[in-house]
Amino acid sequence: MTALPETPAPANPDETLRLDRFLPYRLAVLANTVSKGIARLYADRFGITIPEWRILAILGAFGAATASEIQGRSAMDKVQVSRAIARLTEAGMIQRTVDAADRRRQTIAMTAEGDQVYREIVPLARAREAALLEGFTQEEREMLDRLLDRLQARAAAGETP
Amino acid sequence: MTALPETPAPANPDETLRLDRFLPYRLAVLANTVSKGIARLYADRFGITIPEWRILAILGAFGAATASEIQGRSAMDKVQVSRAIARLTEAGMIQRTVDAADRRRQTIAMTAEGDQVYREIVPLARAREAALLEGFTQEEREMLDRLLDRLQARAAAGETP
DNA sequence: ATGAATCTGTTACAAATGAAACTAACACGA
DNA sequence: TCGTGTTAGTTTCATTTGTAACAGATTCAT
Repeated sequence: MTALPETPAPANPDETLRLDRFLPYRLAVLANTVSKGIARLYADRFGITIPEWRILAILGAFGAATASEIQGRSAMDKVQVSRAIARLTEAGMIQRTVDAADRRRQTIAMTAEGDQVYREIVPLARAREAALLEGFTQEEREMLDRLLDRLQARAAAGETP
Repeated sequence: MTALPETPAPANPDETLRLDRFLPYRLAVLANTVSKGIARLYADRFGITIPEWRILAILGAFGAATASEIQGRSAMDKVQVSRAIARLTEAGMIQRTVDAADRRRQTIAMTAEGDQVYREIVPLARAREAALLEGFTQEEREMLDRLLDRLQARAAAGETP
């Protein structure tokens, strides 16, 4: 470790910013770490991606839905949803039925195979979540819950203008 | 709103999972919301991306550094760093100097122009962070800090194996 | 020395993503 | 019943990203 040619070396904490303490950065790194782990798990065991999992999760919780309902509940845009639906259909995990009343719409429902996969994933997903929260007291979990909701609300509010 | 042809309708909360309460999902959505807003801000005003901003942030806080040091401090992989460095060099915000002692290495330092941009961005970044945390008490901020650190540690631990 | 192993950083190629254009279906007022 | 406007979902195309291969430089044990 040789001494570097001295650079401006800005030591004034008001003009500087510690990236590793910067909230947006920390959120990005955390979410990325978590997502990568989950993505690998799902890919390895079920051959699905996170957008595909999200669709199964929506269908599993709410039953059949249209693409736009899925979009609304999953924070994905319609292109992502469309592509994920295409892949899941290809994989035989969901089925599309054109809505008779409005033929632009199609109702998406899980097939028996999709339901099977869903039932296998849910416990794994829960286990992941539990592993993340291991060592957190009930109070801490509730606090985290509220803080995240508030952050989300403020982040979303900052975007609307 | 017509009644849908009834689907399995899994009401058993043990077998089901509310995606919108699922921690990994919430973290992903939150980080994404925050990052998008910031990315737009930086792109509009400075024409830089988030990876580029991260490099400026590292250089601003620590002075000159090699690519691998930046990589270590920024949670980016070496390809991301290499590309961001290339763009910043192109834009005249940083300068590379091949290390005389080890000619594989190059020391990266901000130019006056890069420093200028950095000084303009920092207050905006701080303001963003402040906006996110608006309405949070000091105790809540500290709690959030600790909870995020612990989550990050647990998420990272879950990946090493 | 010398050659295998390792390290730094870049490049090449394929896959994922995002924005905008597009198709088809519906709604609704003139 | 036409025509304009809107909506659902898909496709296209350009860009971004990730993985792996790569080139050059260094190290270090023989």
